[in-house]
Amino acid sequence: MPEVEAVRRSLERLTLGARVARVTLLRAGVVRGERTPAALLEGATIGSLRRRGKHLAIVAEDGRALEIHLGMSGSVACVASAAGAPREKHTHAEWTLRGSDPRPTALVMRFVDPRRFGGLWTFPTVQALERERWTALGPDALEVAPEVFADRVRGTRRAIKAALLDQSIVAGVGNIYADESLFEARLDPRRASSRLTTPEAMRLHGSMLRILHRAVEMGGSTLADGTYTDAAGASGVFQQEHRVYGRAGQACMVCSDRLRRGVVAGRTTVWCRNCQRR
DNA sequence: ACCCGCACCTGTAAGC
DNA sequence: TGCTTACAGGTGCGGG
Repeated sequence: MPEVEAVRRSLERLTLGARVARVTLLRAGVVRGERTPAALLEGATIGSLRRRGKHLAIVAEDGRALEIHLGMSGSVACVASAAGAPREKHTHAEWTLRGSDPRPTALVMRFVDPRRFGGLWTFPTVQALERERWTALGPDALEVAPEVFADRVRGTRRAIKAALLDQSIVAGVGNIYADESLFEARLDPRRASSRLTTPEAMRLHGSMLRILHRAVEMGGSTLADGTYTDAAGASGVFQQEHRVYGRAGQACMVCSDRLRRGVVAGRTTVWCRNCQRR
């Protein structure tokens, strides 16, 4: 989610108030819902950029909405003009934007997604987007009140890591941030979520918030493959502060124990057996 | 009703 | 070099 927020902010800077002159759909399969140029915002003026959890939406001044989901490998890239940079491989859609006053130049925005786990969803109105797609999401991880978080997380008997990753419980926590939050809160990722005590649930909420806020501030995590950047091409730097993710076998930064790697909730999980007790 | 496990894709790196 | 395998930021569905 910090990566999605970085994309949201960069798009806000680059595209707010711009007019969509033309849409080119290169791979129709990435769009769910109407695939017409109009549904993909052709002719619209970009009015706001919204986010809920990991879901990003471009909302036009006339109310049309386009949701972009990045999945594992998706990205949004803006370049000064189509002539400026050739389309990179796996570019599935392209919007030619005509800027307004402060940024009058033409801009090209592209949706790129090699693995195609992400996609585009079109809606005639913001209400339709919220009703048909965002109601399935829990409250945003940055906004959920501590007591609400505690209640929702304790509503399942699955492992606490599974609860954190479940977007219908709380929206926005992915694999990196689940591991980092659980480490900071000193909780074993396999613990039954329903059995967290109130202080433990509060602690986890605090850790999740601190980790996510810090990661947002740092533009998210750009991993070793360098794939993720925001819409302006800037990398995140939060990976410098990962304390467990990607560090299996290395020493715990708190107690020096060897960090353990396993599979929890179907995902690679790294934790410290000494610091994160059952 | 709830939860697990796997399928969906492509790219990359490691192992042989 | 080149083939094979494992694994990667996330969902979404079938079936137990």
